[in-house]
Amino acid sequence: MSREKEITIYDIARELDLSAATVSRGLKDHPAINKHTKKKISDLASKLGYRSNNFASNLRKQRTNTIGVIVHELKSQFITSVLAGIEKITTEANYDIIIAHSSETFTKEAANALNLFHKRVDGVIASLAFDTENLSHFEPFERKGIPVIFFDRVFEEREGTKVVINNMKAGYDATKHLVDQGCKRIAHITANLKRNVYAERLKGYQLALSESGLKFSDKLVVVDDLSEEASIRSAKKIMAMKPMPDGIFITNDFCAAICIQTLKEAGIRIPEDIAIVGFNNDVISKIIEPKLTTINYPGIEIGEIVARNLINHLQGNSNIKLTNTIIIKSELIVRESSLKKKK
Amino acid sequence: MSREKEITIYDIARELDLSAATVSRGLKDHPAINKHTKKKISDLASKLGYRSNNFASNLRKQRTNTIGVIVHELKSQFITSVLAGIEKITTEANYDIIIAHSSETFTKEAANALNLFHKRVDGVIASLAFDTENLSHFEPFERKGIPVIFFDRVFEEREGTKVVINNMKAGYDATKHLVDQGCKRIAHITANLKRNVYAERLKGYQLALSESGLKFSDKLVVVDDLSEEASIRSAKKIMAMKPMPDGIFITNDFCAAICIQTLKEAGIRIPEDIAIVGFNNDVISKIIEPKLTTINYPGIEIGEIVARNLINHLQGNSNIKLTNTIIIKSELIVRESSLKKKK
DNA sequence: TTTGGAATTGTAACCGATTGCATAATATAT
DNA sequence: ATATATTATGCAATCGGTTACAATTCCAAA
Repeated sequence: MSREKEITIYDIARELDLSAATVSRGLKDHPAINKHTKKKISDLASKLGYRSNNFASNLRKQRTNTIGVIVHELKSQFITSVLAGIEKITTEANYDIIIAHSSETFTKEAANALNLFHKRVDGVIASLAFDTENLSHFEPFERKGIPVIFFDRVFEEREGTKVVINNMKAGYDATKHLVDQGCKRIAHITANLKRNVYAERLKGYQLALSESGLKFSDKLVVVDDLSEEASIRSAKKIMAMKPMPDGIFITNDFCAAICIQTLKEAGIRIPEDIAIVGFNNDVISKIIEPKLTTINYPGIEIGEIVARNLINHLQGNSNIKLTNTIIIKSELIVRESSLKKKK
Repeated sequence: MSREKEITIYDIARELDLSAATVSRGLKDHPAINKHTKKKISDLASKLGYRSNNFASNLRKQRTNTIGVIVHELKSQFITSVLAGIEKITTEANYDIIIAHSSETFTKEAANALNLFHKRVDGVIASLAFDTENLSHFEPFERKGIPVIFFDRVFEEREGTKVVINNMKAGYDATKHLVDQGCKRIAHITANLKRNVYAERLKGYQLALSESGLKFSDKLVVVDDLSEEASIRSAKKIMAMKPMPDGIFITNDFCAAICIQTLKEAGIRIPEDIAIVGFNNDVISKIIEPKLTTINYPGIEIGEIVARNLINHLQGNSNIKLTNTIIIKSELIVRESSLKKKK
């Protein structure tokens, strides 16, 4: 309980018979300060255990060097990869990040946005929740000129910078691959179609079907959330279909893994009876048996690109307002879960 | 670029012909302020889009209402569960958290600690990196009377509050279970033995062996990190042992999953040839085939307990210094990967 | 009408770093 | 020796909210 007194630049100034201004500049390596003086200042600072007071500094400078990150979920390998990418870039540039997650609900997302707004972050990076239907909770940022970049879950039609993959193409590739493997009746397990990523993947799925002369049917599309329970439900729905599909494009690897498990427990063979393609290239896709064919969604790169763009904008090296959409490459990774035709 | 002017309590005060002090108190729901006045203040505040300036407030109050969290890795289901638990409690208590991860290196851990120190967090929650051998980087907190609580990876012998499970007992239970299944030659795959968790689990393993009349041998203990590559290496080492073990206690589920996969690819049957027990009860343990017997390590509860203790201390409701170690219950979950004797 | 006390509101000094604008000190050129 | 740069430092206001203490208002009891 006997706390040390907090050292300020005034303490250092007094002891060295300098002004606080000089100490402040000295600590910041300001060019106007004599090298010798600087040395004395920083020596004494570390001797006394000085630590700069960010609050005073931020208050005066009116910026925080902090970026807010809003994600829909933490328990996702994709998201933690993105965060790792963001963190790498931001720490290099000496920015801090505040991570907030919405647990896939709009209400929490809005609360998080408000919180970050009150924290006065210099910029925001966000991926939307399942049920977010408008961006009104980001308006305060807009009004103050605080940049917001979206990734993954975005509103494609809206103004603003976004970093995404071509989800339609990815959906197309996944489905086309199943067609190429000889599947004639391809189901699709996905999530809330209000979210661009799922809507776009569905479009790609439809396109691949129609291009291949297979007809699309609502009945083959299963929409649920992507939890463990939902995945089991979805797998059961697939099994209940008559006739049963011979291929499934599932919009998430974890969900695909649970489905595979559920189907196998029911005696269905993967890929012989049903071929499966997942999405994300999570670690799990290499552990499930058979190994999962999937779409590689490069989280780290996305995180790095998002963060780099935001920071360049904040530092005035570029203007985000001029960039609308950045599209990252994604590609199909073929593994055993979809290989009906052995090579 | 046309930023709105920032509203302050002075703007509100001027417009209502009050003093800034009254506005400040009004916004804080201070009992001395007239109800009617409060209403006027908060109405105008929201009309003008006022947001309180935390920096000014923190600067004056000399506290931040922020807790720093240092973890060794984000890509771990256990850690994200702990974070979820921490977040639940801290948000309820109106504290913010800053999450920093060390990627298992001491250097980054020390840098993170310093950073949090400069951020003036009110308290710290930490789990140590693989190679951390002393706690000198936490001394600045101690000198300032800032509480630090450790969980999972701790120094057991040292003073200070820690929240852990009984790793020795868990190691004992895991190993004893293998013995009970008839294993006679039980290997152990683990990580850096400088870390308490691994050292304790090893002790439990040794105890179970000696109690059962099996002799312990260095040769049966494989130490590596817990990455995918390391896990494959470890599995290969197991296969190279002559004679091959008939049971393995692996200190991490992800590692166990990779090992199972590697062993199976080499034609080894689990559990018939080798029975396996993992650790953590990650999602992966239910997806790998065969499903993994493991030790349940309840992340959310740990996070909640750690956070609750810290906050109680910060709010003066209890004194952390009086508590040394809190032990959380953990238990064996039996699944197929270890069942040599079908019941 | 006076008065003690409760209920409200105000005054002003903080908290600590930053920075535009002097000023002082030193070096260089004429 | 004097004028002109150049270099180094100081002054003082500023950022916006908080809070100890003082001041005022209001009301009921005497």
